[in-house]
Amino acid sequence: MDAAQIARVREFNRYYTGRLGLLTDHYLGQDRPLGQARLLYEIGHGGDLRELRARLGLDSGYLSRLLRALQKQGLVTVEPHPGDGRARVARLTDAGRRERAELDDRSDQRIAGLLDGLSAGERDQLITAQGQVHRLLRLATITVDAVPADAPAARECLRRYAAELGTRFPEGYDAAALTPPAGVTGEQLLACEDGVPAGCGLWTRLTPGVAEIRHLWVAPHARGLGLARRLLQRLESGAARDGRATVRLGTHTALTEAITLYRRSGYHEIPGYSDSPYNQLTFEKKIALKQ
Amino acid sequence: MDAAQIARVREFNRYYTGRLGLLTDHYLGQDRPLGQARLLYEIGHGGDLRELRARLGLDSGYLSRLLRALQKQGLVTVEPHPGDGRARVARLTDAGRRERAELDDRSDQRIAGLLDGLSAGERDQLITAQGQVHRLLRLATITVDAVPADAPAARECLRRYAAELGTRFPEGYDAAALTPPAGVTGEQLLACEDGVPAGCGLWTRLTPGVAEIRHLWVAPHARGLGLARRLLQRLESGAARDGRATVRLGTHTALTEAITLYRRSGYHEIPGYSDSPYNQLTFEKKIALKQ
DNA sequence: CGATTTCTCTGACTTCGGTCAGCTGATCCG
DNA sequence: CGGATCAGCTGACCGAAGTCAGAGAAATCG
Repeated sequence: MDAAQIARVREFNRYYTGRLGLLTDHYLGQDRPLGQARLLYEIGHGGDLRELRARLGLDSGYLSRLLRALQKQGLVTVEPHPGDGRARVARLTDAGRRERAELDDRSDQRIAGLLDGLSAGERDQLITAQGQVHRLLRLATITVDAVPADAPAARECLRRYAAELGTRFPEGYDAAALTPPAGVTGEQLLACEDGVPAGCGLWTRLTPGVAEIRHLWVAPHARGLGLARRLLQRLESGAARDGRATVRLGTHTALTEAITLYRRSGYHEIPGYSDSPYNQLTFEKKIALKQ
Repeated sequence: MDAAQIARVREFNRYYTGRLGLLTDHYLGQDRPLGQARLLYEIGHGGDLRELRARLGLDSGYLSRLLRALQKQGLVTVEPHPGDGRARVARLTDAGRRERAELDDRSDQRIAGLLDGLSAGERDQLITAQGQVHRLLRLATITVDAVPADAPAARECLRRYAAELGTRFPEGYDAAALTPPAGVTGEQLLACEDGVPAGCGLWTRLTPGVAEIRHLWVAPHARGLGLARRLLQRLESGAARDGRATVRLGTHTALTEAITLYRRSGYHEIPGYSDSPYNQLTFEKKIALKQ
């Protein structure tokens, strides 16, 4: 790891923390403590107390107290949960909604005040660069790990993958095609972002020296980050460690992004090696075995 | 202002605040309160209490208490200021230096842990994009305002400008050339970043319909942000408001960045109009008068 | 059905960050 | 020299944030 890079990231973080005090106070400016303001803001979309506690990471006693404070100010009502008599639900009153809108507005104005120090072109550059940072940080925090093939999160990903194929293939998709022949699975990878499944992929042992990559999928919320490429590389290196210098995969003509990815990643088309009806196109790549 | 842009900046800020909790805590992880950790960190470079108070924005009583806490832990000593018997100076002990180095290290490791989720290419992209964001945010927070020609901050900028020219011109620079003929000054602009002077520039009335731009200068700490261009544009529009459709300026062959800026900004070389020995090159630009 | 778990609320308590007023010396200004 | 000012220290005080240990009501499990 390059120490200069670390230093630059740290410097950016420092600068940004300092600015954020000016930028995300949202919160501040209103003479309302931060905790209350955050809560007011979050109640806006979804008032289940359990959920709020999880989202904001609050102690249940503390949350209770904050709610009562907001209640006393007439910004919030707390009602019993319709389905579960133990649980309760918070809801903004009209005054609460107005207050929240005002917070929102202040925040917007602060940002607007910042942006109009810039020319239109500079603004565009800023947005673009922030988008890049955002993308790369998300990518950096996503973990990719090998998991047992029957891990619940992996099953869930495959289920969603199958559901998506079902809508994208004109002929539909039969989820039975998911299960690989027993005993051939090399590695099932699972990508998670902050504990939430973000994608999957696996490779199997096709013939000696040859691996097949299957079910490479990225969850909609994690697309556009470059995660598919990373999963693909991890699958390749896993197969390489298993002594497989050739990797094959098949895909469907409807999956244009996937095809682009494979081509860009060094795969070239080969005659069909698979009898799956969904593998309308088949690709192969030679990979270097680690010595 | 584009509402979508504001929303995107806000979203980035939100995301980044969330991450920063994980990134700049520095601080956290050590079982030391944030205030103490920040102080420990800042004492590292410069222990003058006055300065520390200003840098961290602390109340003098609070600072005193924090210092005593660190003192009790054997991390810091406080000695009288050599030059001023009222003031005092804080200094890290060996233990304090070790502690600070450890904070530093933890922070580095956190960043390293983040970065090694990325490929080398992605790391470079991240650094570049963060650099852009940093640059543009700094630029956005810099204010450019017209000030009286005798404003102390403007005088200070001109003094530093002259000092710099003195070192850059082989023949040196005579600061007497700074003062424009009385009564012709149109507008003196001063750029400030967080209240610190960051650059200056002014235009004068040369002949009817013609303005001259002089003393365009950006402080070293604010270079590379695009501030010179902004100052130049502001000067031009100020001259235009004064009914001057032609702007001239002269510069020295040693000032290559300035020459590049002028060429890029639409200035073309003209025969010398000025008898200043430092104006080895002279430029002109026609600007549109606001109706 | 009873025992256990789940969810919320309450009271007691702690720490941290921060402000304020007043004090002591040192220094500066006239 | 004497008064104003400046730097730092101290004690008193405050609210915000957060933790912890129950209590009580509802739901769930066996």
